[in-house]
Amino acid sequence: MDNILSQVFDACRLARELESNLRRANVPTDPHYLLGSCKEIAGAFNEAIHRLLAGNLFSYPSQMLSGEAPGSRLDPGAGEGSSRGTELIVTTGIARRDNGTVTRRVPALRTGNMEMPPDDGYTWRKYGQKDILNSRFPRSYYRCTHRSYYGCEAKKKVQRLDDDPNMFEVIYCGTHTCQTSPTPILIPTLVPSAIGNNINDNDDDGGGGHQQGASPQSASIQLRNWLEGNPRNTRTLLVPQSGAGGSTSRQVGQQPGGRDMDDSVAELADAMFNSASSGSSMDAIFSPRQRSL
DNA sequence: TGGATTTGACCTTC
DNA sequence: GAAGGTCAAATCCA
Repeated sequence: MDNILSQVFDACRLARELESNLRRANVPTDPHYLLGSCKEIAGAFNEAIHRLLAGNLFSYPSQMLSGEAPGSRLDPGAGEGSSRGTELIVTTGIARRDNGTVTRRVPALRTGNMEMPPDDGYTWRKYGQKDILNSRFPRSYYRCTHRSYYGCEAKKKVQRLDDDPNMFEVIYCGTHTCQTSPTPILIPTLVPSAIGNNINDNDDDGGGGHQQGASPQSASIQLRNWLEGNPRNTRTLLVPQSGAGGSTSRQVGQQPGGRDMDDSVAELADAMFNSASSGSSMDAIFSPRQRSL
């Protein structure tokens, strides 16, 4: 365990060094510098994650999983927590089913008098709400905001649990193809050869990964995925802190192991890619010509 | 004014 | 026919 902590501390140190350098007067804005530094930091965190996973440190209380048959596949990311800012978001259960849906239970996020499911890092648009038989609370239906741009078919259903109103059950359906195109646009230097092979590896099911063909893709999203070490599975979702909550969340990739980055790195990524999150910002991301492709 | 949400109606499946 | 899922017009909001 000491070895793992040492690895984590080392990654944190690298992040602080980068942050320190960026705050100096002679800010090195060169993308290659940022790329190299971020890659080093992400690699350090990845190493820590791999060691943690190798140590089989995770367990899953069965009562936290919904509808999961014994012996079925579980995601190692379950039970992870993340701390960004002052708020700790803890996801308590995830279950993957063979039909491509992922069911996850997350605690309600309190913002004022409202309670809502925490931001899961994707940008969703609500398209329906339905009262469900024998359920006290209605079910809300969301689809990926980027559907119109990428044909992303990812959807989710959110419903508050009858027996525990403080918990939401979130059922994810489909794959976020808006994150998996291999064609970077904004940052030409961030082609896979520049940032490693991970950028193409986040389509693990072969189902909808590259079905968009040459559809446009935000390089910032891809770099963000890579920065946050999401090499294999875009459907393994951390639930990061939600600022204002709601469905207008920011795009944050996630690692299969389920983790949060050092705040310094996350903030750096936020600063670099904050405009990539919503449809309304797409004009800033894609030129009209690019968008028409 | 454009994007997101709400909500009643419609469609699909069992 | 009932229930879940989706559509789309109306409405809200920044």
